[in-house]
Amino acid sequence: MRGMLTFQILWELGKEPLNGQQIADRIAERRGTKPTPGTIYPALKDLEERGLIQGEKSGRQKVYTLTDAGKKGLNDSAKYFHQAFGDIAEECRIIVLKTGGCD
Amino acid sequence: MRGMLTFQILWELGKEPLNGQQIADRIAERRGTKPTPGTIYPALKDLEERGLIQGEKSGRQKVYTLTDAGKKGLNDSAKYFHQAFGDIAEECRIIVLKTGGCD
DNA sequence: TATCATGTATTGGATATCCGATACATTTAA
DNA sequence: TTAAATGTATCGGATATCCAATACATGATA
Repeated sequence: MRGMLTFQILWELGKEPLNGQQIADRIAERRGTKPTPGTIYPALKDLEERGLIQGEKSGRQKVYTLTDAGKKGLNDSAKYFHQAFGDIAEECRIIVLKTGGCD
Repeated sequence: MRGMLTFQILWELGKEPLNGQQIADRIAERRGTKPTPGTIYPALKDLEERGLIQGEKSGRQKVYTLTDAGKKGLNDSAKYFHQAFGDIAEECRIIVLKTGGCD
């Protein structure tokens, strides 16, 4: 689904400033697989060009933060996520609690 | 993100048997935009070939249901969804309740 | 019966996501 | 000082997702 990678990047940056690999690590913690540089950096570049995030070079690192536009975008995305998946998430939580089947 | 369309199709079919357009309508209710036939039918075909769903022709309709393998797949996917997005969903819910910003 | 509506199915093209490989830069450790 | 580690960045190719257009089939309505 389009927009999920973007949403996840914004989400993690909504928590704290991070560099590219830290973002990838965070996503890996959730998904079980780590996005490769070929995935992360073009996406970060795109978000930067769209003005949603900004990167500050610091030695070999580039630490990214949300811009104000990025915060707004994240907020809107959060609402969309809730609308689209809120009930699914709740039911998945229950499924996990029950460690049971799905019927 | 890969797998979301598949997951959403399985999710809706986990509720009840549906035809292609009904599935698309359900997804539209969540996302605000309805997947086109070019999106839905190849995906359904793929799921059928993978043995996760089966379609029963009935006049001009083809009603799809989950196979046992499909139910297992959905169950696994639900657990994955919870792992990857459970806390995000909870926080998005709170954001919507507060109708506030994200900081 | 003809027309319209609804549903399935495919195709071509676009695009977001993704990987692996490669290159470069900076920092850290030996 | 050299080697290793870490981080950024790009590229080419693959693939899931997606759209619009087209075609066909069936059912409902006029």
